[in-house]
Amino acid sequence: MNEYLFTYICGVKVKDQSKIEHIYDATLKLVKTKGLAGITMNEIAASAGLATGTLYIYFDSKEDLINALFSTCKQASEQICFQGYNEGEPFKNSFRTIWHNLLNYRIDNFKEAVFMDQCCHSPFLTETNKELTSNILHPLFKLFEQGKQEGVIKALDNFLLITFITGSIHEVVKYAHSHGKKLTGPVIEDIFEMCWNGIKA
Amino acid sequence: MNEYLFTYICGVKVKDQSKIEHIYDATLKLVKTKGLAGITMNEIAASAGLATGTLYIYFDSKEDLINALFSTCKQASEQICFQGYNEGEPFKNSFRTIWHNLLNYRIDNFKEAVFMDQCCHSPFLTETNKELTSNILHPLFKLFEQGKQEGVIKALDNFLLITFITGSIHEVVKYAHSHGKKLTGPVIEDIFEMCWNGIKA
Amino acid sequence: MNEYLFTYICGVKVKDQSKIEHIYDATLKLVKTKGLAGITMNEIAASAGLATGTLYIYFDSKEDLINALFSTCKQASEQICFQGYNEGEPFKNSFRTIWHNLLNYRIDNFKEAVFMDQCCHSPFLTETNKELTSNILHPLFKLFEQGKQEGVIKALDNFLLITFITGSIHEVVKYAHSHGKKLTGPVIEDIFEMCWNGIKA
Amino acid sequence: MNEYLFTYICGVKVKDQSKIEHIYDATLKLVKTKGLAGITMNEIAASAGLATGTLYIYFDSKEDLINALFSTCKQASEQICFQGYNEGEPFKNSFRTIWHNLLNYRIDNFKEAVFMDQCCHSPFLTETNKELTSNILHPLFKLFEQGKQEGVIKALDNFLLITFITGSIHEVVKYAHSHGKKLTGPVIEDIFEMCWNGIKA
DNA sequence: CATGAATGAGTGTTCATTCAT
DNA sequence: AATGAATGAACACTCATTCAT
Repeated sequence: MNEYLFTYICGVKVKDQSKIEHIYDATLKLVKTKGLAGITMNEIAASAGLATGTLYIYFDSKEDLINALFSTCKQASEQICFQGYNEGEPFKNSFRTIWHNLLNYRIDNFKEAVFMDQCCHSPFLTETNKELTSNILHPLFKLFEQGKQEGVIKALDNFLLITFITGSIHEVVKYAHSHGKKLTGPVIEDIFEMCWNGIKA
Repeated sequence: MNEYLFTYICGVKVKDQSKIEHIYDATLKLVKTKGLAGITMNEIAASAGLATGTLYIYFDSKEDLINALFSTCKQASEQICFQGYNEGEPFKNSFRTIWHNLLNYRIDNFKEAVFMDQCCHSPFLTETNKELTSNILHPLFKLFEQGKQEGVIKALDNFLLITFITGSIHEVVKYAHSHGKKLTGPVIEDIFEMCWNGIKA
Repeated sequence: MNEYLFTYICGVKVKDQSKIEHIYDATLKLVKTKGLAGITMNEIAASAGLATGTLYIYFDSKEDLINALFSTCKQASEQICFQGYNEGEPFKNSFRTIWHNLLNYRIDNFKEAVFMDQCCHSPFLTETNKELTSNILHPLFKLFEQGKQEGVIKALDNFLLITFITGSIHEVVKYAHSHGKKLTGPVIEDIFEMCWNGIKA
Repeated sequence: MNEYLFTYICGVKVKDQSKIEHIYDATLKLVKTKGLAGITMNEIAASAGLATGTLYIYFDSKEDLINALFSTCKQASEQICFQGYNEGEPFKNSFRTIWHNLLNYRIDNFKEAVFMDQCCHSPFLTETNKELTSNILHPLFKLFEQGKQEGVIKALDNFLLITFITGSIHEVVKYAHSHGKKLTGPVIEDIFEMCWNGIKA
């Protein structure tokens, strides 16, 4: 069992998926450090342990690379967001599950979060990709409708409820990260309480 | 008292404050549209109605311009934040005042907000300027301590309370802006209620 | 009287037409030596005594530079072609004038001729510019019609007559140039005789 | 006699002549379309139905490939030029034969002609190969000497006579090709007459 | 002070060539 | 021999910065 099993299949050379991961990792690490404005393709290649030209085997351009990474991150975050969520359950159960997913994604994937935030006002992101952003909110809309029907949360516009929740999560994690604070279980429970009290009927 | 007092001193023409405003405006407009990654000194000059070289009379470098603008924005936002705030008042009064200041600043100075957000992960911003960010929080810390002593808010770490509040404000305004929603008085009151319920004891 | 009269007019800086000439000269010289396939923008700039970036003040791209030069050459060659030509004269007089113009243009502007030949099968030349080529032939068509009406030349398709003439001129000059042969007056008269005998009735 | 005689010798696979033909064909087709300046080794390989690396089994470098193809084309054109030519015959017979050979080669092998023309001012062609060009002219020189001794053609320098003939042939075919005109028997006879009248005593 | 053409180091990208399989 | 992903030098082009006027 060696790595060549993945590089050569039936004697035919094959593009290397692990290289894409390396490129993504390198990009995320660099964007976190220097910002989207400060990264070069040369740096990404070097940081991924590749030659400059190799980048262009996997991505047509810098724009292409950034959009592909953005799309990958968005989809991953969306998937994680709804992990363990079952439509049938009472609102607060579901809300708690998803709330923790949102928080944990931001904690565990801070680099991704920074990258996605930076992308939103960048000249690189395509319109298609910018629209992707709102898809994630659709299922959340449905959940909050349920909550309102159950009468457990305030009868406010979904966008208010959702941005209230996500905004506070994002900011807390950002602050904790940049000030080296660790978010422990009890602290997380405190934050959840604030969010819940904010929206509950 | 006219502007020429500033333009000519002892018959010698000096730097023109109105040009700096034009440069700042042009920069903010461009950053909002194309992101910090996408702007050039030529574009800024053209958009400000100046020659490229003129920019360098007012700012030593691109980095210098961005840092000066960041600093200006930060100070303005800080000042606005505490408008109408008197230390002697009960917590909720003060909180309401400052909360509305924070929200209104974000609404009225959306370009500035986008610019400052973008700066935080950019290769341009100096360490000194990055630290500036936390200064604004100091008086807020004091206010929240007062609230806790009054027993009207939760006895949580200030950073949790503050980021909870600012995060939700930022996100709501961002969303409203990008989706063309207007935040009217009653809606603003709803958001305030969520924030207040989130932190109140 | 110094060069600055041309660089600054009424205190306003002005793009320098002489730089364009230098760029054109450098390009023609390099294309003659190394072929259109072998030239770089860096080389052109260096050979024109300019920085790389300066090239892009005058031309948007390599393609743009080549097309502008092609168009300039084509127009110059066309103008020279009909120098001293008056429509009223008998065919042979006019033909002799134009024939010598065509030959002399090729001799005096060999670099231009090589450049234009190379352009015709290049990925750089725009369709518009490729069409330019045939414009030069229009007035020649008219002249050959006159010759046929006078009954002094063969009643053949104009394209046969014209390509016969230009083809032989081009090839003779090319050969003379590449083999270091000088085309003197008597030799030129011999070539003219061959051309004339070829087409005369 | 089958191709495998060439493909396997003593059980060892050797270079495949048919691949070389495919490479040559692909190169000629691409040069005609995009010019010598616009082709890449990747494109040639793809167009020849090969992997990039395979090209380098048959040719050491791009320069090598182009020179080998140039040499092949030159030799083929030379051979075709003298097809059916017997030294003993009277000049005009021989001239007519060779003239038609030259014309037909250009018509039937237009891609080759374009390629060779492009090569002459390219950075790829070696000096040796550039000299090859003149070899073809040697037997022609001899023929024109014969014509002058017979007194049927003008007593001019051979280079004038030859370039006059080849130049007009090349240009006519080029024009016919690029304007989609077909050169039929009678038209060809007209062109021959022009050439003959041009050089005849 | 104001100008904007000029600069050249530095970008994104290409492509001839190599090499492990 | 054949493959095609990998390489990195070299390319077209950009842009922060300078400087003569």
